Amino acid sequence: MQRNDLPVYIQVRDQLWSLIQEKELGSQERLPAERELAARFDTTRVTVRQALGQLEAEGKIFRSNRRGWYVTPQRLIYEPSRDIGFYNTVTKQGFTPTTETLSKQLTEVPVWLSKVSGLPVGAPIYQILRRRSIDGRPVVIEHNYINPANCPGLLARDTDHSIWELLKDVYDLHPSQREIEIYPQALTGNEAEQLDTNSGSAGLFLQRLTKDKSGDFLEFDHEYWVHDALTISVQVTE
Amino acid sequence: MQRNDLPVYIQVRDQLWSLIQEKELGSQERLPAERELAARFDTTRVTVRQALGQLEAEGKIFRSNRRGWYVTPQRLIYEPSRDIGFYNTVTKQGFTPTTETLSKQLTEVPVWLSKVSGLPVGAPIYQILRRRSIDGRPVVIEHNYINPANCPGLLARDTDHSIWELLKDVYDLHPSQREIEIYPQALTGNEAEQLDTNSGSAGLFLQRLTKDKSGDFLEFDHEYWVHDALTISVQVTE
DNA sequence: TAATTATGCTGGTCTATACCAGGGCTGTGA
DNA sequence: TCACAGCCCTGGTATAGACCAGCATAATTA
Repeated sequence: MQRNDLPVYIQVRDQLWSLIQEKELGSQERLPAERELAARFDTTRVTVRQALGQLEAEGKIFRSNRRGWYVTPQRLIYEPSRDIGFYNTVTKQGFTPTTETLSKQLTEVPVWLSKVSGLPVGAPIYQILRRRSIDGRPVVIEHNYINPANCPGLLARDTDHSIWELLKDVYDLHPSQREIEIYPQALTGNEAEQLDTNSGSAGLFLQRLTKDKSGDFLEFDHEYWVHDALTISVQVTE
Repeated sequence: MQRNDLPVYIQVRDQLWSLIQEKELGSQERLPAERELAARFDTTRVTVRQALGQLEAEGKIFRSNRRGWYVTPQRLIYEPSRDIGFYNTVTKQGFTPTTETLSKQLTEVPVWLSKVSGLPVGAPIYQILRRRSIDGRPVVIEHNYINPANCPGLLARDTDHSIWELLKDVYDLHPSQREIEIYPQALTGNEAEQLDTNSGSAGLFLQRLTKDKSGDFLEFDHEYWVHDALTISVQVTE
């Protein structure tokens, strides 16, 4: 390649994107193999991978570990101000949610959690680790920390669905205040692996502290999202 | 290298990070050159760059185009619910903001803007393009669209500082409703160039529609942030 | 003295190749 | 029929080089 003044990988990126649109590859459809693309664009796999990396960073394609590259589906819209839970959010936007509980246990409040929750260090706490998917694609790893005092026996119940429905319907708990922090951060180690992507993939980190009307701690969670799955929408009126 | 079972670039990543912490490299300090690191870790520049890319994705280091790699400063906290403008936000958190106006012009409302603002297509609109920095590091490219009907002569004024102070103090305009959308997206083309980074760098896209008490359009903007400069903080009470 | 030019350094792009590791299919044998 | 072994294909990691482009500074020139 190398015709005009643009770098090859930028040209390949753009042609690749045209290719995807011409072929009308839809959500979650697979791209040709890297070696095939390298041949087609008469360049190296290294350069093709650089082009693929660009489209990945732009959120147009994503990879599934050692299986191939796929077209990214539409983003889910998340409104922190009307938090209705993963299941409802996904369903209302016409997608199909699934949840897998990777682990759940009764453990002790570590120092950092004590600071944000106000619970004493060493107090019992439920810890639930779940992977949630949209239309079969894993999009977020959730670490939930819940006060067992409010919901004894929670772990014995089915945590493959909405925990908030459980807390509301079974334990009569009602979230009232939330403090949410969001920032972009790479997925690494376990989270990357569990999301079927590789270390260093762009991600979005979200943490949420939930309290009830009287300001008592209800729940805390850490969420690691793939970067291309979410749009955050905030409405503010002064 | 290649001692234990971890990939070399992961090992290099971790050692590099240790190196940074041992040497106590502070905010915005420069790392050794890639070639030197390759020699030090007895590997290739390609692999070193992969390790650097990991730390970059994690928001620990950033690059300044063809100048080198630097340690990332602390994130700025942005609270959409108490939007006090770039200058005030940065100053209150102990950093030093700077703003450069890259271009400003009177133009016509394009179709997409008409849709979100309610202004008729082709109506006059001020368009201001600015680059804003924290402690000398460019962190965001802002595209502002402002209705000239509300603030005639705005472009003749100094736009290197807070526009909202101008609108408030000079034109007596008061924002009341905001609709904000935020999602991770790569920086490409102009934005990447103007932020002194390269195409495909992770970024955070933010768009904001501002209206007054009566729901009339005041301002619209697109912001392209470098991914490691911002934490979004939302407080919600039901 | 001030503007200009040369130079050496930096990261940015690219080739060509090799081998590894895991996913998934297929054929075989219990 | 079904579990499993083997194989092929995928992307993932890594080497060793080469040259390009832009930045900073030192040397040079007007």
